[in-house]
Amino acid sequence: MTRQRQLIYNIIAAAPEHRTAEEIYDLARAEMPSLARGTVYRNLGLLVRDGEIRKLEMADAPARYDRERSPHPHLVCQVCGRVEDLPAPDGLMEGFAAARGVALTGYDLKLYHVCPACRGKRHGA
Amino acid sequence: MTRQRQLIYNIIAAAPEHRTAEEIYDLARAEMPSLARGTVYRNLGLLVRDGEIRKLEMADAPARYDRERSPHPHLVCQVCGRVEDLPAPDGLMEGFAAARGVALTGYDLKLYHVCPACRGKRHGA
DNA sequence: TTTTGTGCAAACTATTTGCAAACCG
DNA sequence: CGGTTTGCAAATAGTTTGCACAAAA
Repeated sequence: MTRQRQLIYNIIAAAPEHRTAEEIYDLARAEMPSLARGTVYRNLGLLVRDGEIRKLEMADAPARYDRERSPHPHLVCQVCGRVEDLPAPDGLMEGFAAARGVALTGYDLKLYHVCPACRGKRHGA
Repeated sequence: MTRQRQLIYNIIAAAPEHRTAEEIYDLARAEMPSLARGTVYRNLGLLVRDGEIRKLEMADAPARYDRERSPHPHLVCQVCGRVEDLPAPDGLMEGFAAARGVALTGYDLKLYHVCPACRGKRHGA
């Protein structure tokens, strides 16, 4: 594990924020200005592959990265894109697996809302 | 509604497949060779905005489009990306909304598995 | 005709990759 | 040393957009 990978991992592990690659790149460069964007993407890919972090595919927006490794739903603001972790409901996969008779390998549940901050700004068109 | 929009809509409405923009483009061009790729994307966007079809954001793959307008989970093959509709479980959103005290506007639930066809080919590394 | 939509091509965003030099063990 | 990783820059994939012309209301 190189200095740059450790740095990238630390940024993700240090806070519950679900940051984009670009945000991580900016934060990392504050500490290591020579860091290349490609290196960030490469290491994020490796960390995901090794199961150290999770990648969250967002709708019409760059992916975000989650330090929480166990599967759980996410609460996503439709306006600003902010993501919050939710506790994992028991038996979600098991229920579907039993109903369909298929073996499930994982799930991705996003619940959409408008966060208080965004609701405050405006809500009509 | 123009001929091209009607054609694009028909392709989606005609089958339960969840096709990508490129697949729709190819199918549409079989019938209207002058159709431009940009027109496909523009019309898909409009159809989604008007609630006629639904856009499915896929992990590390192009988006797919669903003729089913009402919210429901999707069963996704991790290997080939094929998507199948699942019946909507009652009270999924309501349960979370009540537990968190937030108003939810929608959800996106993907359940991952390996489809029989892909399981047949190989499964180790 | 007045608006809206199309085809084409260029632009854009997020991400990936080839390569030579730097690093790690 | 010898394989791995980096930084850089160019390449990609998917999608969006500006513009002059064509179709629809």
